[in-house]
Amino acid sequence: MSNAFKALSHPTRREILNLLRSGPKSSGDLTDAFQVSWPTISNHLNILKDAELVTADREGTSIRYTLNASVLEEVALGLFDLIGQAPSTQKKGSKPL
Amino acid sequence: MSNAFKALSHPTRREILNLLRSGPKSSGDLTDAFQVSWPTISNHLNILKDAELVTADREGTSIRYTLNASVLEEVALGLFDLIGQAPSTQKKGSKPL
DNA sequence: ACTCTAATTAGTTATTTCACTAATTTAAGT
DNA sequence: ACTTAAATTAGTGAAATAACTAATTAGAGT
Repeated sequence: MSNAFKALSHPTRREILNLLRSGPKSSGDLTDAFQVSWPTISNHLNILKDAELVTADREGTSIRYTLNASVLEEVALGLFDLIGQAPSTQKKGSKPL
Repeated sequence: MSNAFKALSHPTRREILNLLRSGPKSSGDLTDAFQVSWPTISNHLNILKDAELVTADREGTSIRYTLNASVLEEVALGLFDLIGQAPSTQKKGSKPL
């Protein structure tokens, strides 16, 4: 879980998560969206999987990667915790120590 | 702002932010809380400052670092956006591509 | 069993990051 | 002006990260 921050620190991995919002995708599908090689994407997916930000399951000949929203939510809530206030109570002001 | 994720990716820096919740502190104060050297903490503080997660102002002979809650909040909201749902009430953005 | 396609693993290299010690800066107090 | 205290900057080395190419694995269809 603490690994999640590290996993999120790379722009490509954040973009992968963003792309997965529209549904599960294979590493091949995802590779098309970037300029980097297939193995590089595979490596990023492994890091995301280790951080439990995505899940992977075989679907016939390919592997589908699915966004794990609950872990992402945990991380976000952890950040709100860090500033000591509830998420949607106020928006931009954010004063309390 | 995208730098914020990188800044958050190191445990020491997250702990620094956590310590700043109780109020502004100097780099000397913060160094006492860790096993690493003063310059190393100073370096972490610089990274946090670049990411605008903290602000720094001179207070006499020392410099006080203060948590910047609003940027932290932005990052957290960005994560919720990534999973396409608002924290408690429905927020905005976040459509399935 | 053989082959084609999809994807991962292995191994390597360049770059970035993290921590240290030493030296320098900045401001206060005398 | 000089000294002391607080903190940063500079420079260096070790370790981690991110990318590549090449080789390997796994399953589906014939």
